[in-house]
Amino acid sequence: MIRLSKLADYGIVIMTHMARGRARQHATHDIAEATQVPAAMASKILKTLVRTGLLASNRGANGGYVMTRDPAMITVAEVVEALEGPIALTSCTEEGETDCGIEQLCPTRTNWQRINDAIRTALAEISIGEMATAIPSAFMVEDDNSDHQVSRPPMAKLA
Amino acid sequence: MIRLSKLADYGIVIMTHMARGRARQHATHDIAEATQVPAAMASKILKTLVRTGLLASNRGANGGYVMTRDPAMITVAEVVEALEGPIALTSCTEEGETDCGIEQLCPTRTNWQRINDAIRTALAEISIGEMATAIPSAFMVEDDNSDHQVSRPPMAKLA
DNA sequence: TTCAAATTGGACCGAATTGGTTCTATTTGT
DNA sequence: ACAAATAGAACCAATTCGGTCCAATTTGAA
Repeated sequence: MIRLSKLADYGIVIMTHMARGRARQHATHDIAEATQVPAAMASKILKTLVRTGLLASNRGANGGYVMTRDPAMITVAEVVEALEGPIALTSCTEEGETDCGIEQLCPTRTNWQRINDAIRTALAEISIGEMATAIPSAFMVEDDNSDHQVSRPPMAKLA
Repeated sequence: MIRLSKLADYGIVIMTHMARGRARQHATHDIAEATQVPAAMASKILKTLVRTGLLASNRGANGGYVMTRDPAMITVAEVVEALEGPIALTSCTEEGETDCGIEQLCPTRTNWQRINDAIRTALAEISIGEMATAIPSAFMVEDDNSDHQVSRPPMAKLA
């Protein structure tokens, strides 16, 4: 059912939390507590987020993690890709998989590209900054079209 | 890495093939052969596509499967949902999961909705009909912005 | 200088999901 | 009556995933 791995899921939650927090620097422990993400898990995620450059770390006592960029400049797509690798919906678009055997009927290939692009774009259009803006009170900050938080679409289960 | 299950992957390939084929009715065997999808697998997929109403079946000798709708009227999203259930990126949006524990910091919830919507929309904007139109010769049919098949974006592996 | 608080990196494991097969029943044309 | 199809379900191996744990390193402070 096309779902994000928990890793990416948590990742976004964590980044969102860090973006919202007034404190610049956050220690793993605090983040875990605040987000309810299991500490070990949070740690793992934070580490890889550092590796991919979305976070910076200060080691040693009083250490912690800091965002390297303005949350508004970090897209959800980036976080997802940082944690689960490139967003590619189908195996046929994966690197090195040139020999899918069905080359002839594979105009589809290019269309798959379209699908991938579409999704990536969708994910790239939402920033962590936006995610961090509190919604219940409904203050959309730097957002233009304001229908999304109202519509809770049926989400069509099957047909 | 956010990927479609092989089920949905194959599903789209199969639907695309059926849309392209001049023959109205297709038998499992032929479909499997043409698409390179393992026969048993194809069979399984076809069955569920019938159950969800995207295909109709004729049983018995000379039987086979038929699309119930104009391919242009069937979206990729439908096929995906038919095969892997509702498109919901994160567990927190799944039905009945109201007790995510972190209700307070969960303005995020509504933002997840946005993400889900974005993706679903992306997938809903591409029809099987479009998928079926041959691309290599680059005849974009009912499409407006024509940069997607040209741009093979870096697909940013990690950072 | 020594200790404690942090991050780092990796190995590791159980469980769930996935991709795929197989078998039996049923339907239908010839 | 037989063969060609679909229907439906159970079943299995293997990968992936969510999660934990541990040893190493860095750094501030007593």
